[in-house]
Amino acid sequence: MTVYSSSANVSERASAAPSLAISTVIFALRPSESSGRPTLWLPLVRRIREPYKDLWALPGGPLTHVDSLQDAASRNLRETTGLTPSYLEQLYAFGGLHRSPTQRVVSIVYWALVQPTEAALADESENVKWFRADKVGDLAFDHNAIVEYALRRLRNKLAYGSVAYHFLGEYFTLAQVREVYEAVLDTRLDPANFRRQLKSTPEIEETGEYLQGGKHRPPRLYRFTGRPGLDPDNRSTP
Amino acid sequence: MTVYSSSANVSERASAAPSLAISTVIFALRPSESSGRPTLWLPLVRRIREPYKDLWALPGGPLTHVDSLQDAASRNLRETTGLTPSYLEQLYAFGGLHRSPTQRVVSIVYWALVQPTEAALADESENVKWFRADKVGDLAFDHNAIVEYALRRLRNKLAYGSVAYHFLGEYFTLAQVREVYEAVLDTRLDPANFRRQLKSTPEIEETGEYLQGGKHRPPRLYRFTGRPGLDPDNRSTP
DNA sequence: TTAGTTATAGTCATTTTGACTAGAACTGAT
DNA sequence: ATCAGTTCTAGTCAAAATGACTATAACTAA
Repeated sequence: MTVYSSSANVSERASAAPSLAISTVIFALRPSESSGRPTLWLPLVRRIREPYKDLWALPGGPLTHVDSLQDAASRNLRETTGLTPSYLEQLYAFGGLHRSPTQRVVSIVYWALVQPTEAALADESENVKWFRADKVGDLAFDHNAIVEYALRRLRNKLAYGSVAYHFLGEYFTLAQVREVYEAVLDTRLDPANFRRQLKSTPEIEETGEYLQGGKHRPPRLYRFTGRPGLDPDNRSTP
Repeated sequence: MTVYSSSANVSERASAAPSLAISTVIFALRPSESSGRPTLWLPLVRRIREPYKDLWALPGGPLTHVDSLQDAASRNLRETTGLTPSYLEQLYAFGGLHRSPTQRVVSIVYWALVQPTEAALADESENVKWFRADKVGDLAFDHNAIVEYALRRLRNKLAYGSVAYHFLGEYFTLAQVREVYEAVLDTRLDPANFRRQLKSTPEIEETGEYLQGGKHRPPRLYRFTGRPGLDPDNRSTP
């Protein structure tokens, strides 16, 4: 906590640096209650103090002096939700003057992907709850805008980059990859054409194994080889 | 400036919030000395104090409490270089622990494009100088990494987005657009094929006018209609 | 054994891309 | 006035990518 000397006058105080916070938008796929198909969800935490007391908000906290930005995001993620992300990337720094009614706050926001297995055993409690990404309701601060932007970024990254695999485990079927695309982009894709595209990308490796236990013809399992990394300080699996 | 009371002990001091700074990577096209073809340049400022005294660095300064992040970038840009950008977008927040030897600094970095007319009449002095983007030498802090990342982002945005036109004036020829691509991506493109692509994008509008005064057949002038805007707080022409 | 379902390969027409040709329209030199 | 040089611009053609679709393989459940 910053401590001002008693001689600090008003103007010195007013020009003090804005406080810095870290928040994270965490995405995971979970089966929809209705259709059972995977859909996009994110965890939110309930605010237990003013401002915006009792409203839902993105997990976050102040930046501690011992952590780099990414470490801070990673730590905060773990401490508030118990999750370990398979992907973590900086989203944007939000620094509008009136984001918080009480003080000037600059939030550096990260976005993360977690695998369904992780997401399934995530802490859910009175104050931590998962919401469908398209139905989060009214959030605290400017967090609705942040979630919206994170969704845009996720969709964009999915269409170009190689981020889809971080929703899945090490081995996956091509149909599972297609389901990720369908859930995130909210479209239906032709299975045959989609599979042709994936098979032409060199980073997807055929394994000799097949997914057993399904109701129909057992699909072949694949593996993703290749790193995402575009960020300047990306360590890809934080 | 933050003032600490004499009673602030070491741990309080150590946990004080990191200071926040704004920097900008400014790109412009200028004719190469050798070939005369446009190439990518950026202005740097000489540091007049420690650390890294006398080394070149990105223009920047502390975040003042009256400005939003983008306003701060815009203001700083103008005050240090005299430039008015045609495009300004947040690049990344750099917050490694040891970016500055003297204190913990989090820098929110923007990148900007300015038109050649602007760049030509930019202040250049003892302490402000333009460098070729691929030959900046050793810069202060982690600014080499930042410039590199900004270049990556510019190239990426150019390949997909609609950012090329911000290097040019309101009216331009298709060959000029091609020269932007060639300069930034450092390749040669087939004029006929490139032109076919541009003509198939609806945001490029044919005007009735032609660029006169050239040495050869006068090319038709075009106009770009359509806004870039992907950023959450983008005001596109700041 | 059969019906149902998903996995997977392949076909075919359309669109997009890359390499290239050729005429149009200007300037500057002869 | 003519011609050489250059860029602008439209067009051709084969190769590659895409979208819609068909057909067969391989499993489960009844």
